[in-house]
Order: sequence, then structure tokens, then C-alpha cells
Amino acid sequence: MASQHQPRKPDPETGDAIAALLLAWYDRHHRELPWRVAPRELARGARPDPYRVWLSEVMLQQTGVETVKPYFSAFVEKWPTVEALAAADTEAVMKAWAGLGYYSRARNLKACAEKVAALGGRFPDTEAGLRELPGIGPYTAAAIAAIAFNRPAAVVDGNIERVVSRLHSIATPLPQAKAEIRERMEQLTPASRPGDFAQAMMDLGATLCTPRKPRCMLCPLVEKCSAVIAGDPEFYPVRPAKAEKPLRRGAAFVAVRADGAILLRKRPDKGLLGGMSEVPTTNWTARSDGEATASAAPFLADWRRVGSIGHVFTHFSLELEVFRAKTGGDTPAGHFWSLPIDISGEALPTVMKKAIEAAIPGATRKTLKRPA
DNA sequence: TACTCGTGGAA
DNA sequence: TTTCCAAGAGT
Repeated sequence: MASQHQPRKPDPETGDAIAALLLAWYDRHHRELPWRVAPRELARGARPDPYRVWLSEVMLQQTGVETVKPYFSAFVEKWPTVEALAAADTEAVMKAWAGLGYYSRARNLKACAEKVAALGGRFPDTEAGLRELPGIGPYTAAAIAAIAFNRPAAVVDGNIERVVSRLHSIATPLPQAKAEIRERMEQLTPASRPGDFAQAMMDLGATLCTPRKPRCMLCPLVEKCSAVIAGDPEFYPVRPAKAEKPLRRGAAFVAVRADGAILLRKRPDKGLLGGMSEVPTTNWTARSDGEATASAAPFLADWRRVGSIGHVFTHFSLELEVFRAKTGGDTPAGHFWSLPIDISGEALPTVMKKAIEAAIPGATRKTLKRPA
């Protein structure tokens, strides 16, 4: 039923008052962000560019604002429009995304750009229409609808889950509480300025209503906050305990050619680090398998252990023993050589840059621009 | 519903 | 140091 995703009439006793208080706070204290159109500009008639709103929202999925900023700048400079991104090489997009994590986002970004370009370069302007595009889920569809198209969509992200669960002292643990939080957000969302309201809720969660030590004395909603009245805002939201991360081990092989080139290969499109490049490695297993290292190298060589690196993924930790060898120019099937000037621009995830750095310090550091 | 899927900053 | 967790989506 589409109707259950439509906002309800705001409750005049609480919803309207809260929205008004929060928007007044936002007008004075909103963050200045590269992808954001400030309320003053909106009042003058400026409209957000849906392409920039979409790009920023995808980058911000589970990713901090400060981390996203340089990537956002690089993307809009390289690809100023959705048509430009649609026409880009997928490999170039993966390279530009390298280091940002959750690499399926980059593939979905490209696929989404192609679909939107096929629609004449215009994004759908409804939640339902946006929801059909790859990489756009419930949150992102609502955020784009509200921010770019002024639709009164109920936007719910991690910040808003925290703010709303405190505002209404919702003790139900996540993710069970999501339905109730959504209903509350639907009641709160105003018909006027829904995009600013969503961003105001997120700014509040990011700057005042923080996970630990919330600064309630500065909060515009402190008098409306049930958790504050109850005396323990930090108790909310209630989350289940997390599972412990298992440790996996493996070995990585950095083969260096006489001209300094490093041997790389491309990972499968799906799965962990999908579509990204890597130095050859063994399988990553729960046990340490020293036996497998020599046979798992791309070829026989004078492999020397140069150290080890550690890396933490979402659901496991990894320790890689790093080996290096000087080799000839043969190219094993499925591999390719990357020259020193190209290394920093390769689609290398952070864990692979760590491995290369352990073998050749400075190799992945950004150097001079490649001559045109 | 429950996993999978990165990374880095803050406390 | 460890732990948490950030503007979640796909399967």
C-alpha cells in the first residue's frame, strides 16, 4: 500500500510546534555543506540540483560528512551532470570511489545514472519513482523527494532514529522500533519546507542530539523531549548487542617489475570489494595457513616477507602477511601491471593500499599529475 | 528477517 | 586500546 508511506496530517498539538521550533533553529544553526542549498537561498527561489542531492545522499550512506566532502567535490568536477556520469567508464567511477567503501554503491551509482540519463536526464520526482532506481532505498528516496522536490516525505536515517526515539522515549529496541519511529516522523513532517525539516533533524542529531553526551541545554526541542523529562536521553535508542568479529588471515604478494610497476588483478564484480583491484592474495581463512603462501603466489619468485598489515571490515578483521619479490615482465593470466605514476589512481581499496605500502613505502601516495 | 558489505574519526 | 557507529541498500 502506497498510502502507508504518505505523511499524515501533522498533529497540531505537537508536530506543528516541533517543526516550527526546529526550522527556526535550522535557519540560524544549519551546517554549510557543499551539496546543500541554504534556507536563505531557498527563500530566494534557488532550487537544489537533484543530481547533486542524489550523489551526496548515496555517498553519505553509512559514511561521515567529512569523509564524503573530497569525494563529492571530485565527482562533480569530473562529472558535473548525471548524463556525464552515465557516459563515464565504469572503471573510472570505481577509481574515483576507491577508499570510500561499500563499493556496490559505486556500481549502483553508475547504473542509476544510466537509467536517469535514459529518462532524459531527469530524476523521478516522487518517492515511489525514485525507489525503483538502483542504490536508492527507503531512506534515499525519501531524502531526495523531500530535499530536491519539496515532497513531504518521512525521512528516517540513523540520526533521525536517535532524535525521534529520544523525543518520544521509545524503549523498543532497534530495528523493531523502526515502524513506530517512521509513524512519528510522518506525524512530525510539515507540509511546508519538508526538505529543510529532514535536514534539520539530521543536523540536530549530528551536532546536539549525539549518541553520547547529547548537548540538551542547547537543543531547541528540550522542552518537548520525553527522554529529557524522564531524565536519561542517552539511554535511547536501544540497540541489540553486536556480534564479535572473527579474525581471518591470509597473505598478499607485491610483485615489482624492473620499472617499478606492480602486478594487480581485478576482483569479481560481486561480493567483498566487488569490482575493485587488488594485489594477488591467498584466500582469507579463519586459520593461519603458512603452507599455502608459496603456492598461492601468482608465480614462483624470491618472495620475501616484508611485514604484515591489519584491517577491519564490517563483519570480520583481517591480518595479511605481505610478501615482496622483484620479478620479470611476464603477465600471469588475469593480471596487469600498474606503473608507479598510475598506482595512486587505481581502483584500490584501502586494505590493498596498506598491503602495497607495507612492501613499497610511498607507492600509493598521490604524486604529480600524469602529463596530458 | 538476518546477513553482507568499508572506512575512519571520536571518545 | 577498544568500541561505537555514520545521511543504508541488496539479497
